[in-house]
Amino acid sequence: MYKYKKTHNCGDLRKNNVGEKVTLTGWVQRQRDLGGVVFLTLRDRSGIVQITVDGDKAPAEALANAQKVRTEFVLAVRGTVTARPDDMINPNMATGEVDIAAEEVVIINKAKTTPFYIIDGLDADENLRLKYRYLDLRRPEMQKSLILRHRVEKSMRDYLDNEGFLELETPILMKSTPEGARDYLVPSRVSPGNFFALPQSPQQFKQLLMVAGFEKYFQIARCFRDEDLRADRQPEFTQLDMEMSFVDEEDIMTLAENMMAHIFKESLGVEMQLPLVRMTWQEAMDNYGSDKPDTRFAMKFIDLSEVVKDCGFKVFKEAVANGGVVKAIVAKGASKMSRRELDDLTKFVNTYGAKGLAYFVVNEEEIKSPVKKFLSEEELANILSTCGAEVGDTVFCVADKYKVTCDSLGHLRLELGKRLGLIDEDKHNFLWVTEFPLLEWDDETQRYYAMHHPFTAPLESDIPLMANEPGKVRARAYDMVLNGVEIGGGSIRIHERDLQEKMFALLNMSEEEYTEQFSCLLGAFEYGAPPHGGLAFGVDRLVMLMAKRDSIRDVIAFPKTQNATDLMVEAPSKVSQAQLDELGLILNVKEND
RNA sequence: GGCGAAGUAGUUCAGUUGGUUAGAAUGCCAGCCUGUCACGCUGGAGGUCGAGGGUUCGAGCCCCUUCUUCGUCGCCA
Repeated sequence: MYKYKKTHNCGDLRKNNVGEKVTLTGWVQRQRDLGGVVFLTLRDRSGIVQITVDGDKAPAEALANAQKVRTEFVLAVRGTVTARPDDMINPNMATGEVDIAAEEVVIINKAKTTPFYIIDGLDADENLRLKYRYLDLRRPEMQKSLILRHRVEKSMRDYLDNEGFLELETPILMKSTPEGARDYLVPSRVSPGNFFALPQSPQQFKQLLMVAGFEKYFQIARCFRDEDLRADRQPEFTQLDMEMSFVDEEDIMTLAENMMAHIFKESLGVEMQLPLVRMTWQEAMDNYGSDKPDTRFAMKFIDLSEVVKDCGFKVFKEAVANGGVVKAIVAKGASKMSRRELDDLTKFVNTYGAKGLAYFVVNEEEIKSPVKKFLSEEELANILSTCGAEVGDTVFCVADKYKVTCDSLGHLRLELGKRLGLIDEDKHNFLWVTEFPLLEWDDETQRYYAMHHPFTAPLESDIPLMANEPGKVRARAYDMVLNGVEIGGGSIRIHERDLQEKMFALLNMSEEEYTEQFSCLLGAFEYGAPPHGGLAFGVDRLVMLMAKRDSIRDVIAFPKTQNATDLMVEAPSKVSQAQLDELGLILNVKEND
């Protein structure tokens, strides 16, 4: 056994350990040398405890070593747990009631001065944090986040195992499919000129596992998408991927919400209210302008289209006449906003495609609005009463195509919620969004795209619409939303070849194209595919929300930068000419000189 | 690809209208100190102002280019 095997965790020591002989190992948080006595705080992943090396009581060697100690040195300490006198208890430390009276201090390894402090609440440059990620991860809050991640994943496994699910692995090297996100490609040495793709999700494989008869599958799967990054998007991310046979939406949603309740109970001690609230996609868009509404605050949309369709303000009138909508939100008590803030909000909605933002500031003495002059007294009064606006409120309106109005006003709603402090950060508001449209029209390419993915089954009752009004077909798809973040989504899948081919045809794919890309799945459907469906949860996002962090980078041990690089190991990197030759690759890269 | 923010000591930052030798805090190093807990006291070292170019008698500051990080739009079935 290692000769300095620890007997206790630093952070676990309490008053009831007093008198015990302990061996501790860890990193020095701080050293305070008072001359004849040295205080050290020693940290391991459990927490921090104070070591006292008293010149009168400890051996001379222990004191001498303690005086040599610097921040982040690795130590082994042998000593006795002692109680602190009442007036020396440190209430800011979990271990603040005890002290370790050291008899032996061993410097196991030295450390250079770290490029940033190993403390919580660090505001260091991300460059540095990522380059020295192994030091960043020493910080207690980072350790806490990754420990939480472990607990979440363990409770997922425990729950699903108990429900009869099998954890099965699927390939990381698979076939590229141009539909959807950009693939990460891996050249094949054995088949020069051919490429594997890294999976965007194990979607087809899990469906094939259902055809194979496994009935209940899950996997905590790494997925890859070569798209631009965000605070909540990394090129490689982790999904809890699940699939079940002989089920409908109810079975899956019930299982998923029970599992989520189990995870929250086990990992955070939080009790969830079940069943979760459900909302159709249409309701979510109409009321919140988002398919992942944050319901921690209200500020629902008010549709003014009917009220303003004949009004004097041309922008409103024409938006409705052109098939668009006019929608409003009421920001309670926002009338104190400065002109500058209001201008900022106008710019804010511009980024989402809205051409303008009309607002009505309701003061005691008058209504302030840049569009007031276009409206009659009656029209103005009508708008405000429809909105239920009161003195002190500001009404914001967007008039545009349905999608633009929803998108811009939906984001404005969130922004106002933040600025006005309407969001209770301690709430966990879950809900299901159901009945998503099956297809989404793209103006640019003049074709439909699958909103979820092309294997999603349409609602039985809507199948007749596929021929003439495909845009109106609703899908048997559902997303789980937590505090305005999509944490999971899934669907009942198509399990019949005919329907799947019809779907591919709607996506503008020729028989040749879909056979080339999906012949395996289509073939499998001819050998007795069971009805099946499932869903996938974004583990990174879920843990991020549970840990109350703003970026998934904070719950991923070794994340990538916005340019999809790893600053610590310096990846990606150039490869040798020999490697390229072996793969039959010739580079054609514009160098910056 | 677009828009925005940041880059000055190991770290976090300040730096006025372009003007002497670029500052503070903290950390680091040395010495002193027996009850600290962000220990204290004394002293010291520490700078490619992200990089390159330009304007100017003179640039941390103005202009151009570029690199890096972050946020965001597009993108992410």
